[in-house]
Amino acid sequence: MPISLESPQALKLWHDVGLSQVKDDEPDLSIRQMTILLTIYLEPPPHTVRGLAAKLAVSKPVITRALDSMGKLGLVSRRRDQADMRNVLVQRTVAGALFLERLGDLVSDKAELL
Amino acid sequence: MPISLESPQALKLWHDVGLSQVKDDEPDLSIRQMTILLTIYLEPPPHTVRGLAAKLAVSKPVITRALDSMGKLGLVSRRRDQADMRNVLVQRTVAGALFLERLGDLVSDKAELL
DNA sequence: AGTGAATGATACGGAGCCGAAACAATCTTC
DNA sequence: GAAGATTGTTTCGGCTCCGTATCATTCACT
Repeated sequence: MPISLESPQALKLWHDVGLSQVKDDEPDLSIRQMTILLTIYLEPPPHTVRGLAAKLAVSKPVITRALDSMGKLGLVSRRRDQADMRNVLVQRTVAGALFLERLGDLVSDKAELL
Repeated sequence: MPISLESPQALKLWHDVGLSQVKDDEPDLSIRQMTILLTIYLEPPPHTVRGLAAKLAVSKPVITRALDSMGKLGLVSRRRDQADMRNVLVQRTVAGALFLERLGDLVSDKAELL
């Protein structure tokens, strides 16, 4: 179902959500980190470092470091693939799911207030 | 007019827009920078450093530095207030308006594809 | 004119992220 | 089993941003 969101409304939505993010003193994820996190939670597994790097068109170290920092925040975890020990499988966590749930609600609420 | 945007759709929208941003190799603005820029273009002038700092609940140096970096990108410019030479008036630019116009269109397009 | 308030910019040390290259571990192929 | 390919990590130097404190300029008020 397509959503009708005119360009000026989209900008106001972006502003309102950004303002909420900035005012919270939670640690802001970078756009790259956020996009990686959303990819992990929205697209079907398995997710590997290489696969994420290809999907976002960034280098592998970018993924590794993003997983490091988001792992420290508990938003994501890693596991070695038992079938091929070279691969790392990125796993979802409860904290990550809650984090994104709150983000979704925030955006949804701000959209309602437009 | 309120927009009905359910939470899961909001997350997909965030993902799709983020993905476009990451894949462009234009310089990504931070969330703070983006929010400052949107505030300047969406809310009525005049905009001062102090006013922006208060509105976003951040320190003044954050604003000064964001204006420095966005000024280098041509997205914003500064002018001394002739009525009170202590104040700096933040001004919009053509490049900044085009930048946000493209952002609005991007979000609007992605919303349509939901 | 002189003192204190207000505004914005700067200095400083520290955190985080980046790109490119080199690295370690594992698999594949012969 | 040895050589090469694949995967993810680490290292290196560099750049940006941050928070706090300090500074320079301008204004307001007596």
